[in-house]
Amino acid sequence: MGATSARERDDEGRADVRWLDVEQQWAWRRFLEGTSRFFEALGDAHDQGLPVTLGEYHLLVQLSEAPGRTLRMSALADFLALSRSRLTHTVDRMERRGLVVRTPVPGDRRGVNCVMTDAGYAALVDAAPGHVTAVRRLLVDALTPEEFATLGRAMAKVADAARGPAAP
Amino acid sequence: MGATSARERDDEGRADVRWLDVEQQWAWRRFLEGTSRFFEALGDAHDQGLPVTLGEYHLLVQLSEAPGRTLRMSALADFLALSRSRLTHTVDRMERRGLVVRTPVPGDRRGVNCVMTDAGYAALVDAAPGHVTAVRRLLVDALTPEEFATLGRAMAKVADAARGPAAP
DNA sequence: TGACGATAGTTGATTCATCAACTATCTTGG
DNA sequence: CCAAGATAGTTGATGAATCAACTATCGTCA
Repeated sequence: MGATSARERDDEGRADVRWLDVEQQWAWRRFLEGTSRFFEALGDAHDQGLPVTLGEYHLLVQLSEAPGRTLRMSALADFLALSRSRLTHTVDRMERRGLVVRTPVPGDRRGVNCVMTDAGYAALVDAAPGHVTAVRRLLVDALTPEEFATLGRAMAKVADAARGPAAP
Repeated sequence: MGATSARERDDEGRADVRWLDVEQQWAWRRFLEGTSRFFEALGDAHDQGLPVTLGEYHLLVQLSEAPGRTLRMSALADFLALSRSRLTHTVDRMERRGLVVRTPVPGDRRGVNCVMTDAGYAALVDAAPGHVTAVRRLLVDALTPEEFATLGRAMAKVADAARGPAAP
């Protein structure tokens, strides 16, 4: 039977659901399995000798590209698609390890800037080669250039769909 | 500068890393952002009135398709790309709520079967329409049929790459 | 047969994520 | 000016994921 499969009817109400056909279901499951295994493998690659988790790494990347290696908490949360609370906790941990520091935002006394330290930058430089190598092996080089480009375009659309719930 | 970007050199060793070019990097970041936002949004849709999490839902789907609505723990872990430990904990929680039960495996006294109860099946039937609708809105209908099909094929390759670390 | 290594699954400690509640500042309409 | 509401960020409790260590059974090869 199965859920997401055509014909899940029994007798329940909801006759109006458009179930997935066999091919759609195949693609959907590959998507699920692929993302799951990919992130697991990428995380493993990071644990291999790197002292930053995958999430911390992405945070450092964002900071490294910002002017002054500095970004407001809210901007950071936005770029990383993280909840504010989660970012607070993550930055707590990284601050304890000296990878970032918090400073007040000049104009706005509610705001907090997150600034990458030299130690943070060093950690990023340290982790980058292994990271890129893993991303290549697991994703980029596993696909044809066309497939990878389509993947990028498709996921951009998906991000939009997830961001804006409804816009008539 | 950034990590995963071309030219991350400073002076470090590791001259041999093949960095991503601008387009590759764009695609890679869209992939990251898209998956992150997609799973967050899908999880939210599940919290809207459904008493099973996304992970539990997928577990029930697998069971619903197995003969006797029964699967060994190890097979289930495999299908769902879950660690054994995580599966144990998840099944613990679901068993407490009566969605599944554990039974011994006939031939092998090490083994444990996970069996879906009627309540588990009812929960699945209950959650399915909302689930499929969300998957459609956030993924399937957000893409062209070609894009979605390519996404499926691509992620199948990615899953393979992540499963087999190296096979000459 | 019986010792050894592999396989199956669990446990509990630690780490991490999530959620609701909270403080503080900022903005805007009256 | 100032009250109401929006924004920014934190906190702490709860629940879930991870990791290493552990028990038990199985398979096999000497």
